[in-house]
Amino acid sequence: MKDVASAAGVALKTVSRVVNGEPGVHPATAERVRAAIDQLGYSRNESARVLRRGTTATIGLVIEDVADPFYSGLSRAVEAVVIDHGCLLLSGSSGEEPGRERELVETFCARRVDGLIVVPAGDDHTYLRPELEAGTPVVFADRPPGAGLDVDTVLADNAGGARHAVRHLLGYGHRRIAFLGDDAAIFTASERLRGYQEELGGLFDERLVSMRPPSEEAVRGDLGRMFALDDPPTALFTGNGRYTVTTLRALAGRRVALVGFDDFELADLLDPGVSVVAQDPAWMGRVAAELLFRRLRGDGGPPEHIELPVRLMVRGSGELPPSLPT
Amino acid sequence: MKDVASAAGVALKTVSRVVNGEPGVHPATAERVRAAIDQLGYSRNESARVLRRGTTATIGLVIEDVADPFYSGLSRAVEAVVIDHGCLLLSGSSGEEPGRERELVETFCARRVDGLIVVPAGDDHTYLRPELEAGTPVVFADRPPGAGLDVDTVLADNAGGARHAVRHLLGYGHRRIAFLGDDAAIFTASERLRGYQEELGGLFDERLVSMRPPSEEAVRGDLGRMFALDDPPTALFTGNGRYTVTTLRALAGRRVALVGFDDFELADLLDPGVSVVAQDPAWMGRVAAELLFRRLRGDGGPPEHIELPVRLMVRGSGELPPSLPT
DNA sequence: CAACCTCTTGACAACGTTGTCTACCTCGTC
DNA sequence: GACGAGGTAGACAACGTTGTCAAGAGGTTG
Repeated sequence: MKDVASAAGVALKTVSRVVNGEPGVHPATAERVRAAIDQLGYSRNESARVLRRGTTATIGLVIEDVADPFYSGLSRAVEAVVIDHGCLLLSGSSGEEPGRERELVETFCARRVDGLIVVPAGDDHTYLRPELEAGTPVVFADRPPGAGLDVDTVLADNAGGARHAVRHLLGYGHRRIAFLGDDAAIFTASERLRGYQEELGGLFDERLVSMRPPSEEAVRGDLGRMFALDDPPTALFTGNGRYTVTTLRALAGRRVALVGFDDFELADLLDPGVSVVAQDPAWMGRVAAELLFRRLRGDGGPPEHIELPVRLMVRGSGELPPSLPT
Repeated sequence: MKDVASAAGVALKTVSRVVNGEPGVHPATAERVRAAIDQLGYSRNESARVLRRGTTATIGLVIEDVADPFYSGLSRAVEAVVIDHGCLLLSGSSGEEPGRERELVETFCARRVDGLIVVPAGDDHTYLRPELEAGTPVVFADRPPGAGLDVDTVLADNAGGARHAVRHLLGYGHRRIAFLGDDAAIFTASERLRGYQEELGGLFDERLVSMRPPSEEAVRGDLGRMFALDDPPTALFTGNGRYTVTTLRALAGRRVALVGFDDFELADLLDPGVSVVAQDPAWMGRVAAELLFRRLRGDGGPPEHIELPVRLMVRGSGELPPSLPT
């Protein structure tokens, strides 16, 4: 900028004015400055600007894994809103590790992001308190913060969706419905289990519940044990997208009624089509990002807790009758 | 930091030394400083640090769309390498628009990223020349830069993969093999077309080629036209993952031999399993990121042009015999 | 012609760090 | 006791912007 100024024969401040489109610069002078800028290939140093102005026009996003379609969909939607507001997005994947989540959040804060959207991996977020008190808005998405922290949250209707799925299967005559899902320490998994259990009521049987990380062998083993029972399950409810796919693979073509939580590409092309309770990750991302920008514009209302509805997609697998598997 | 210094009763510089773990601070003093830091909840302002040091520890990544599994896989791998090097990742999706690609790159440069990984959308990258001359390393991934620019590039063996796919289908007796792919303006699409055409040789028939954005109606229409020919195709080669899925949907269960470019989840669970030429997006991301960091460490060798091999995954759809579709 | 106003421009400080240089203290050595 | 070495600490400038304030030129008004 200094070089531009001397090249154009003006003061630093005048260049600054031209770069920022501030009024009060003579058109001819502005033109001279622009010519110098072009000639020198100058581009403003944003770090200095940030230092001076105190706002970074950067949003931090912590998700679990960009490579998971649910989070990449959410990510894309957040990115779109962020760009619309003239900001940039710093993002990172926690890989479901609370330690990494915290590291990412702290690194983002050290870089003075204007706001944060977090899909938490851990359940202790007291470390966020200083940031919150410093006025950095934070929105939790997909999962709520740990105890003791009341901040903006955007969730899906996990329990309701699970209830809906179970009700659907019950409606087709199933009485033995198994649940296969992630570790109960994960909020969404335990919420879906809760919905499942509530809707089943007296039909609930803990031998039909498997909750663990979704490895194919583990799922195959648990399914084997369940099908070996005297009264085996006639239907399955899988607790998330990865689980649904893993389960389908473990079933190896065996036709069992199944409803999954989370939609996924090609669910309609399988035989039978896979019925699912679908969330809309892009919607969630958009809502979270817009809420964040509302806060950045100064909306100081009480923390909001938004719950997005989910939708049952009927495709065939959830409408199979309760015939006993071989 | 000033506050910390006065709270601990030391000079600014001493706090700086403690924060950065520099030697030459008495343990007792360091302890006092750390106590003050904890008490005040101080965290270093990275913008000021960047301004002073000139290096941002930030890498920019421009891809086409995070929500596309190919790019989200690549993204995840890049992120892992970047984090391993103690840096952060700024990322953005160009949405296949050259204008947005350029905007993103320029915004990243204004923020003084230490390096860039770009999946280009356009074919004119002369706007990058100032950055390159300023010493910012740039690695192109998946697609090469436009004419006149020779920089590090990591590509897949697009033409070779296409040849392999066509050879495979020819081996099963097919003589009428159609190509459905993206617009030829996209490098990967035209390379795959080239491989297809080379391998087909005299069997090439331009009536069996459809290149356009992958909308289901368009694909359905083109397929309809091809199947209505006197000598319709008995096999299809689809030019990328999205295309494969769209084509499968448009086929609506009709059994036609098919090999796709790009692997995708559930390809093995469809009936028949979908044979594909698989790239490894994570590998590509890792290679590109590692090359970038090698440059950042000062490797000043000539630009590298890396071509990653691809692999044919045999799953059933590519091994169907050339029976005439109904 | 004085007083005032507007338009354009520039000088300067400040943002929060870190690199450089210097100063002080203590210890060991001659 | 003088001297140098090594360990510890601080003063100060600089990074590249932008906000504040002031100053000069030129025009208008009474």
